[in-house]
Amino acid sequence: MSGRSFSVATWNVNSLKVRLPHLGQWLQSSHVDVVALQETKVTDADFPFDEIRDLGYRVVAHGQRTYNGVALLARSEISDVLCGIPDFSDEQARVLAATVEGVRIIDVYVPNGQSVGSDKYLYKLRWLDALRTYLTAALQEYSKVIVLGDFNIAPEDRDVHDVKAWEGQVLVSEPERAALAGILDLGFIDTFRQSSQAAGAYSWWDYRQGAFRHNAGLRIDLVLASERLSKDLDGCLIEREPRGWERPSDHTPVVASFNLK
DNA sequence: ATGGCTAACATGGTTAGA
Repeated sequence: MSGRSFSVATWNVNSLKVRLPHLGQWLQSSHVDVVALQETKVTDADFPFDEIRDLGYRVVAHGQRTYNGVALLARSEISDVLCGIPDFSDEQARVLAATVEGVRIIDVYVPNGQSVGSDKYLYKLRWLDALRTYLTAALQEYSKVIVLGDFNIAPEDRDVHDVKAWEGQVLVSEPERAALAGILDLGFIDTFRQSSQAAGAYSWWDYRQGAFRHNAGLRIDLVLASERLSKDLDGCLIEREPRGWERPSDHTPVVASFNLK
């Protein structure tokens, strides 16, 4: 018996003001049900709510000036909105959760970490520990949970274009990967890896030195699904096209499709 | 080769991203 189709996307837009036309063009063809944005870099007061409603989406935002900022777009009703990580004091707007069609959606913009051993790296590891605690509670409250966003961690060597160059560096270092593994161990599936074992499938390419042309990238944008939901997974696709458009984000959208039973 | 791009803030050059 066939269920209800439900598609969810993540996209680090690296400034929503600059990328609003890209978002509009992409949504016209993709028609996804839910979009989680990161690095909107816009305050809630300046957020383009009307423009996004005109694209056919309801929207909630958790933003700040200049840096960070997350938003959730959905074709249907958005409820039980929660900003940030509970019991974790953070001035940076990086997490936004809401329920759509009975699915708990948690949009995350994991800190970059700058360089291994730096203060920002230690903040990243503390932050990931707090996220793990949050997701433990979320799984107790909800069975259908999707955690998606810019994780700023390449899970495995096959998610890295040049393993020698990146080995031990931020985004690839062992403590970061262990923190991600600790989150997956709670009962989440990396939806891309459930549907593809391919190497060389990336979601981010540096702006410099023709990295996209050479496919010199990393897979750091992930859609994780709780075990209950992963049973309904149709597939996960990295949509490369928007990365090749004029004035692109350095990240490209990643879409997971479900057939909800 | 600690450069290379891009965006914000500002209006030149710094900070940050990944």
